[in-house]
Amino acid sequence: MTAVELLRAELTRAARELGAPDPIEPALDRPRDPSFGDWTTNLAMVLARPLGMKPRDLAEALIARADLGRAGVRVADIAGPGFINFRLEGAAVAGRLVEVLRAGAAFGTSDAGHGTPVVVEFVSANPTGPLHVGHGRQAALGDAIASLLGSTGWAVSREFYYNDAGAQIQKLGASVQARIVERAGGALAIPEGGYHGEYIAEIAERYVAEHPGDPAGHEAERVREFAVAALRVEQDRDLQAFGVRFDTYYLESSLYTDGRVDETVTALQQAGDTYENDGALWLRTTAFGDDKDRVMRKQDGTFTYFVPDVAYHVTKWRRGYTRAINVQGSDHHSTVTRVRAGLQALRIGIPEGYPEYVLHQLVTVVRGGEDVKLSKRAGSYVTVRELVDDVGRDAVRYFYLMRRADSQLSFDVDLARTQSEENPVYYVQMAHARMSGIFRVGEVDPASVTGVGVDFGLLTEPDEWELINALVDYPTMVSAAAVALEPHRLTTYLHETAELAHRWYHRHHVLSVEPALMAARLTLARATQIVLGNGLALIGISAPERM
RNA sequence: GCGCCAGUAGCUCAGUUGGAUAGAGCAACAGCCUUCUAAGCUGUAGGUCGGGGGUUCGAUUCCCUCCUGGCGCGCCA
Repeated sequence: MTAVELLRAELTRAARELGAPDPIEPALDRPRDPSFGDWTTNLAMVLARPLGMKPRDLAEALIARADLGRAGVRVADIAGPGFINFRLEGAAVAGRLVEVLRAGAAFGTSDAGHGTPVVVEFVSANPTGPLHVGHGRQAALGDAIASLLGSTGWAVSREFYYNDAGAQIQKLGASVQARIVERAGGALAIPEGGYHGEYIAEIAERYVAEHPGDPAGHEAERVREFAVAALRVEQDRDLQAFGVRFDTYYLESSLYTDGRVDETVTALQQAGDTYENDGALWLRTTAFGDDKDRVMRKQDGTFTYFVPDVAYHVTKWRRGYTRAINVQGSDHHSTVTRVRAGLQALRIGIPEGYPEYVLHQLVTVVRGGEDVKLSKRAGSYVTVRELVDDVGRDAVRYFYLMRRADSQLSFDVDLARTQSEENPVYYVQMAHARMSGIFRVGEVDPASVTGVGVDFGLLTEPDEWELINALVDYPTMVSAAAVALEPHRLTTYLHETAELAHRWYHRHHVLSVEPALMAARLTLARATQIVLGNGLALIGISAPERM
């Protein structure tokens, strides 16, 4: 048992002896100010009312009854309105570095998920244009969430859903066709709601070059397929540049060709919550929390987009994913209720909260002090590729993950470019590089540092204790971030820990001190290197040995 | 009008599920390189946590209400 666990047990026993009603679960937190101690509890304040005592008196009684020495507590004192602060023995704090060294790359992982299959769907852009900065945020978020789940014991699959069917694709084809005709000297208007971007003209040019038999673009279907294929290739390149890989790609068109859309409609009709009205087929989604019923099959006989959406999520369930997470822009949030309602209406045992959603607020791009309009159809946007080329993959990823998903993100391209050298990501990477530098200069193999035979009592500097506490808290932070599906906790943690590492590095030397202390500090340098490296790897950012 | 998400330092944003004197980066100002990388460290300044009520030992955090901004509210995706 670690010191914290022993401490919690002792406090529980003491509280029970004082007559506190079960359940007693003393909260042990890190104090806001590290000088207060290693751990703090508000137990005396929580129990003051039920026990009819003043918080500070109760705190004294708790301290007197608990066997704090057994938990490695050196000092316990009462502060403020009734906090009890604990300072542990040096060896109890620093000795935990051994856990980090022993686990190495596995430090911070757990089996909380018990190998349960979970599918994380993200990006899922229509193949109607290159990936823009909003997709970039999804790519960073989705990939990091998948990594978090993977490192906490879930069997994760990253999935990309291509909306390669429907009206938007028709318009894409027609748009390209219009450009082809234009090149041939004719005139054909780009359809209402079509695509005007430069890339449309480029695709038209390539089509003509590769299809000499159809210089005027008469073969509409072939043009459309060519455009979709071309854009998928482009999107794949963008994702590759960003370092994101998917395990599976699911095509919306396949839902039609293999009959799953029809099956789903039939199943919904049989389940009983559908009705016909005005020549359309409706689903009674209001029975499942929606504010109005939704059309499934339009008057013209085609399906609304939400039908294949439901069919698609049925496949996730059927493929064994008892948990599904969708990362989407908040502009799609109206689909949440609808898709869930459709799945519930099938009555096939899918849980109510299936799938889970991580909705992120939109990304605005600022360039030259002004907002850049992100409109695919007007042909003006900033792509992920541009961003990555400008400031680098690591920086882009880090920037995307610095903020909570549900806070708006304004990406100042100029700032990201000009300040690339003072980018926060370099701060974290530099801390890792500095730890690596110690081993390089000292000609010590990091892998040889095991902590065996080290006198951890020699690590007595407050700077060292703060750093050690941060390092051993890493697994707790990862677990919490995974449960909350909040990768931004990682960047926050990494920055804080890097700050402690820089300070320690600056104030205390490792290689120029007596051998016993050097051995102890090498374990700290090694543990820091491991934790920063593991954290960066988790969010897909490199951890350089030198910079 | 209804729903979702936000409002914290000049700017961009954190705030460990209700705790102590609210933090970081950038921007501003003042210092620190003969020692493992100055892509670093130290210090100063900067706040009615959108406003107002409520819940309790205690609220940036929970509840109510108003204000402001973003996004939704199609037989578009």
